[in-house]
Amino acid sequence: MEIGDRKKKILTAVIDEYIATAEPVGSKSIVESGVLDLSSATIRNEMAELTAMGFLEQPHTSAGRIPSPQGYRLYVNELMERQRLSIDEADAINDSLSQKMKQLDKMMSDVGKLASSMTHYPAVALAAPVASTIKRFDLIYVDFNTFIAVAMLSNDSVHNKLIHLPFSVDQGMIVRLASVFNTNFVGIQEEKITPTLIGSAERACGDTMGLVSVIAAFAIDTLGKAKEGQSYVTGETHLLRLPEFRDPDKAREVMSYLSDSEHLLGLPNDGSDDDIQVIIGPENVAKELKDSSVVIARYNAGDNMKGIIGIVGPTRMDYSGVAAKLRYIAEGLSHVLAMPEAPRGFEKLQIKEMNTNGHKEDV
Amino acid sequence: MEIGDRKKKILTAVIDEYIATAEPVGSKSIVESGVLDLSSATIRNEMAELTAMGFLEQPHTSAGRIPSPQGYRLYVNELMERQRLSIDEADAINDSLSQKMKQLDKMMSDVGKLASSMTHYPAVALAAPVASTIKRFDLIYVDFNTFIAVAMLSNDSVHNKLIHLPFSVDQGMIVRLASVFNTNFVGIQEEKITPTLIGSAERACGDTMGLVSVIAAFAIDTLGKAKEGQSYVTGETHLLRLPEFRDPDKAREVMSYLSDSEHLLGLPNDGSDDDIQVIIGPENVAKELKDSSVVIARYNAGDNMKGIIGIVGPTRMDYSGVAAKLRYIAEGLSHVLAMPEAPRGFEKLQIKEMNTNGHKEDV
DNA sequence: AATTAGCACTCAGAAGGCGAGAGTGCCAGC
DNA sequence: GCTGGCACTCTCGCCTTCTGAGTGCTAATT
Repeated sequence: MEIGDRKKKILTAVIDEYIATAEPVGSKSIVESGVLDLSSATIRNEMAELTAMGFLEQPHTSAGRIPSPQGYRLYVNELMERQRLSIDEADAINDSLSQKMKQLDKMMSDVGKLASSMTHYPAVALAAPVASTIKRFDLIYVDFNTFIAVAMLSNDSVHNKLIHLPFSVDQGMIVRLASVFNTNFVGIQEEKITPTLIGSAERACGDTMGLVSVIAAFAIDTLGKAKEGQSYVTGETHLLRLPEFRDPDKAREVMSYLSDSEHLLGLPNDGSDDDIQVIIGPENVAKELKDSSVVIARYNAGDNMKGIIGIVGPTRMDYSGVAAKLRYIAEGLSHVLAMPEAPRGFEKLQIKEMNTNGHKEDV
Repeated sequence: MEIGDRKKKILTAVIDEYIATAEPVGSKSIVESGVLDLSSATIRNEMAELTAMGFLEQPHTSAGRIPSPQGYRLYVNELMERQRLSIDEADAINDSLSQKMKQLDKMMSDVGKLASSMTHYPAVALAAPVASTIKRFDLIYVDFNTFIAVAMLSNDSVHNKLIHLPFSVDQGMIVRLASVFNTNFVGIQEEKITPTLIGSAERACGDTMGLVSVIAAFAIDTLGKAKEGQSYVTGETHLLRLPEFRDPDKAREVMSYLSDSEHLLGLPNDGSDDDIQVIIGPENVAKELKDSSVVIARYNAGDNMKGIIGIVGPTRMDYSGVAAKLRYIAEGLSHVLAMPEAPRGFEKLQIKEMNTNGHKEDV
């Protein structure tokens, strides 16, 4: 079924209007918007056809039209303009991004906050799970019965744990342990750390007191943590401002769904990598989001990490504005995080920061 | 103004009923509840007096009574029974607590989840800010231009950072740096790390490339992070289930307030240490919580850390049940976290965990 | 053939009126 | 001092009515 040029214009006008007002749009307001120089009767005829074709819906006979999911889909795919950000908006994002991006988790929630406050919709920040291995092990002797275990993972993140023992160990043992771990536990997957492996490591360094077990537990824990994706949700309260979520039960349904990270981590790991992805209403797999839309942007968070930032809102969403903002944020992030020359990125920032504090530094 | 025994019974009955139903309580339902063998007329007279005294309120002339904040206050202070948890509830809490309490931040959000799911109200988990100093420094040489900085704080938490340089350093320099930091930067407060100190440290180890600055920045960052309190909010959506938050604007007001951690960290740092604290409606400093109540429990999260766990709900809250649950959780936590013999606690758990996984271990 | 003006029709939502019911306050009697 | 009784008040739910926005269709116009 072909859809003519004029119909497209009308559809666009209806959607723009509906996004702005949340009220069904009548033929008259289209005329008044002035995009087409036609009488309301003609518009009515066209709208009737658009309804028949499934792009518009009618809440009841004597009301205006609202866009159907299919209508939104067409809008998102073809009709909507690629919005540019205002200078203020771009500045706001740049400011936030250039600020200290301390640690990954902190950063993720900050990015979520940024996205949510820019769009006025709830934002979801996800870190895609990554299967890592341990790259190197270090044990720092602190005390006769205390040491620090440090593990650096294949994605160059570093984790540590203070280990406190109910008995004493000598420094030699610590060194031996470290070397055994560096030979036996480096480069293997979490599942490969088996009791058998632990047993042989124990024999290798003469450990009879379970030290190997303790450190292995740390390793498993660390790897497990790296593997499980993380998610942050911010700005849920924006939902309550929207007329479509005036009903607390509806709001609660969506908000509960969002606050359970289990759900979120499952969903959106496929999809084209570089551009914005829009999921409209019933296109969502989760029934809780059947009346909501999701806009997703992806970015590379350096070293094997993929980040996802998503916005959740009603199907009547300012797709074009949200997409523009997300795109800008995601691009900015990829840029900041994965600088080509110094892939670990973070330190570069740090040094810069010190620079502005007035200490000398040549980078 | 003295308040008689009978009045107290009536007040208690009104509050209990109101907590259960959220509807104004009439004299008849008090009679039917059977706590007093009096006619409704007598109850009516008493209720009129309670109203005059300010313990009850009347939404309108021909409605029943609802408790005033003052009424709740009396109820919480004197009247309500110390509820015991059911075995199931206690078990549920015990189970959750005995599970892996990985890291502090993870733990905090877990505790919040626990409290929220037990009480069906939103929960706030706070870690009181602690001023720390650095206890020891270690630098691990990784690569010609990469090393890991490890700092152990006075509260025995360990932090690390991978530092990647745009130039190369030799291992001797790393060792020198570590020793300088261990002499000059240990035991001092964040504010004391001044450009002057950094300058002298640079001279002490012959650093002309800003290495000291980079590491000092890490130190400042770490100390800063330890100093800033953390907060997690969970289960906000429970609010939407309550009749007093059917109005999305009310719900949004409270939820927005909660989701801004700035607010939370300010409030509840005083107060008696060991028992439950209840803040009723207008007793709240924050105007956003004027119609809500907060129940707070404190616990010791080991090593200088104080934890706070709070529940936010309508003034019509199941104070007794919530208090009982929070008390149990807080006591359990203090217990688990601050074991007298091995104050660092976590490892003990870890070892146990390994044990149950079938590895030998004598603790 | 496409567009438009005109008109009858539909239907949600606001406004108003009514009755039921829950609860009160007070009084007179026990 | 307590209680039964009674008149009074006020909210809430229900029904009806009314209004107006918007439609679909037809006949006239370009």
